[in-house]
Amino acid sequence: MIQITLPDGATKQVAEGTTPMDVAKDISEGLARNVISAKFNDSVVETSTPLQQDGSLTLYTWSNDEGKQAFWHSSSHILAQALEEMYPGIKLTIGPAIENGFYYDVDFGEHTISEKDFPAIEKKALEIARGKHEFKMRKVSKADALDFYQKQDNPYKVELIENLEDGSITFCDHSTFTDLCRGGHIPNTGIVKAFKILSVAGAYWRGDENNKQLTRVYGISFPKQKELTEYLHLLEEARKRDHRKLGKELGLFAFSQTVGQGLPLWLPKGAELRERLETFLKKAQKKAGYEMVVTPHIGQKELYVTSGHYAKYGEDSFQPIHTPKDEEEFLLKPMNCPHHCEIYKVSPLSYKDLPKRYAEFGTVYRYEQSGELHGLTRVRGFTQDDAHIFCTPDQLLSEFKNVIDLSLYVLSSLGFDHYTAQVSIRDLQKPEKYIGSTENWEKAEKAIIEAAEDKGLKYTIEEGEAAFYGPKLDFMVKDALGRSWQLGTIQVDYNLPERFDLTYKGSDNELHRPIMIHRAPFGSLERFVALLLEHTGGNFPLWLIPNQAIVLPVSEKHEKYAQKVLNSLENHEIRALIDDRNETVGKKIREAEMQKIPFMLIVGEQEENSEKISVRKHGGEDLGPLDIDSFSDLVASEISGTLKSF
RNA sequence: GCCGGUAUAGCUCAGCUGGCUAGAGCAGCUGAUUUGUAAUCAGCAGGUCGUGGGUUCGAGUCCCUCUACCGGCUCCA
Repeated sequence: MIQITLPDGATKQVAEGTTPMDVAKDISEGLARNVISAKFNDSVVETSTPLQQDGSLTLYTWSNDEGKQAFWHSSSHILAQALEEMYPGIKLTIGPAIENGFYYDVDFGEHTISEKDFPAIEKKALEIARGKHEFKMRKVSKADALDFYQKQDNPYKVELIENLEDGSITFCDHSTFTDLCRGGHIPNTGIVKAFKILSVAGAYWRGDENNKQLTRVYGISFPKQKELTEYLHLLEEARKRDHRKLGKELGLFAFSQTVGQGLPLWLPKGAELRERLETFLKKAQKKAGYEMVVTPHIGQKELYVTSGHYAKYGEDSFQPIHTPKDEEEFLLKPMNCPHHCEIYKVSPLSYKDLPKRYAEFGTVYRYEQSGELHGLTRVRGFTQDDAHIFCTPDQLLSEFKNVIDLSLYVLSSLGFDHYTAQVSIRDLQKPEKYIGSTENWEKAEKAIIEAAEDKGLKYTIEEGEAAFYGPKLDFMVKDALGRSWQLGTIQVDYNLPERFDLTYKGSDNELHRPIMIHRAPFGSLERFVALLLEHTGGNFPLWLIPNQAIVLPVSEKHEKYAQKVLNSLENHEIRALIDDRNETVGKKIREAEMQKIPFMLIVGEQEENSEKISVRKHGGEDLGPLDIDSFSDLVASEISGTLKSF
């Protein structure tokens, strides 16, 4: 007999060789029907794995993330079988589950595959699924495993097996299909009821761009058709909120092939929006003790040699600008920090002067790889809401915490309520990727974690995600559709102060090295606006939106009154415009709806006589006739609901 | 940068296997209409079919080059 401990602490005495499924059946029939995966002593096991020793067991269903992973992993086996049957001779490589679904990387050899082939693959996969084939794990010797894949002439699997220890190698069989696999499957293929191929794309073998490029087939599957339908709806909703589409529809920004790739043009409404975001942050920063500075868009190459950026990115950047003078070279600035370091050096400072907080909306240029450009989220010219804080070691923790407060203020003012922090530290295995002393790295990492703890942030630690000069804390923000975005970065840097030989006079009359904090709550205005568009679907917070209201005269006869209303709104500092085109009210409303203007103010004979406006909210809610003062109060209270002062 | 896909009017899209002067809706302009909560009606105008080359009697349609965009990979100071 062995003893099994369940998550609630309950224990069970069962015979050796009992499977997780047996345990589930023992608990309840309903649970047994839903159990699709299990974990035994911290390792994922099959529901059919015989348990041989005492241990703790967790059972997973579709509603657990772990259950979904097993479900999708198993689905990738089904996909592989379908592909192998349809395209004989293809070479399978790896096929894991991912956050939403799964993929399989395949060397298709002579075959090509495109969207047109998806329905046939889905049909085949479902056919296999309906066979209710059990997933069965078996141990194989390294020699047998190699032999199996050498016979198939599959160098990828051979390479994978060569890196595995003999005795630890397992295959998984279902139906007529066999794959190298460490396990973690659902009981049988029949549980997969809906199957969708989402896309195909290129992917390098083992993620290395020097390797052969394989074809990655993305798919997703569900235990119910209804869930697939819902998921496809979500994708559809995401498409509707695509910031590139909304940016065009709302007239915020554009790109021009002639100006250049990745160089956004801000249209009047977009520029106004940006300006409002800047004003908002400047106001908060002023209260937080920041000082605005302005620096040029270029700097001598030497500046970036000093900072270390030239060595790291010089080759892959916009190349130096030459002047009539020989050997004079300038770079478009790819970041603002070196300029701010030079500002720090303008006059000698003492510990009494610190911290210094220099802020700038600094436009920078980075030559991103062409294939990496994407709408406003990844561009070649963008404006950072940058600031650099220079402080003493004593001040580091409190300064870092102040920055966290400011970042959280920004998030809450813009309607981002779901976020976690991500602390990015160096990869200890790859010291060559980083500059600066180990001691300073340790201090910086410790300070960030301490600040996150003190602030009670929920955080994760990501190894190897740090910048090359220091660790950082980013906010991982969830948007309205549940997608995660990295936003608002705070970085601790001991290196630039060293490279620029920044000093301050301490109370001991000795020179000391300040610590630098880089921070940008928005990240960049481009990226932030993109995220805000996708989060709000274009329905920006009322304080931010370009036009808060539109006055719609019912006919030409009411234009004069409409104009009067507009003037009055202006006096109340409400941003409004008037639609006095010769169109029906229905049409004007339709277009105002599509432009996502929050309030439509209809004025006709009744309103003119009663000195009121009829208010329709975006979306259709009719607030009825109001006088301008009460409308103004309504706007003001809605704004103060989201926009608090810092 | 790499793999795959796409490019037709300001916008969204039709244009089958190559065949006469390239279509629609919206937007625009002109006129009628004076409108009450998501599209009033009529007329007009608008395109070197992304670029450059090639195949062909004939190319929006087939092939190649380049550019941009899209989906990924790699990258992200």
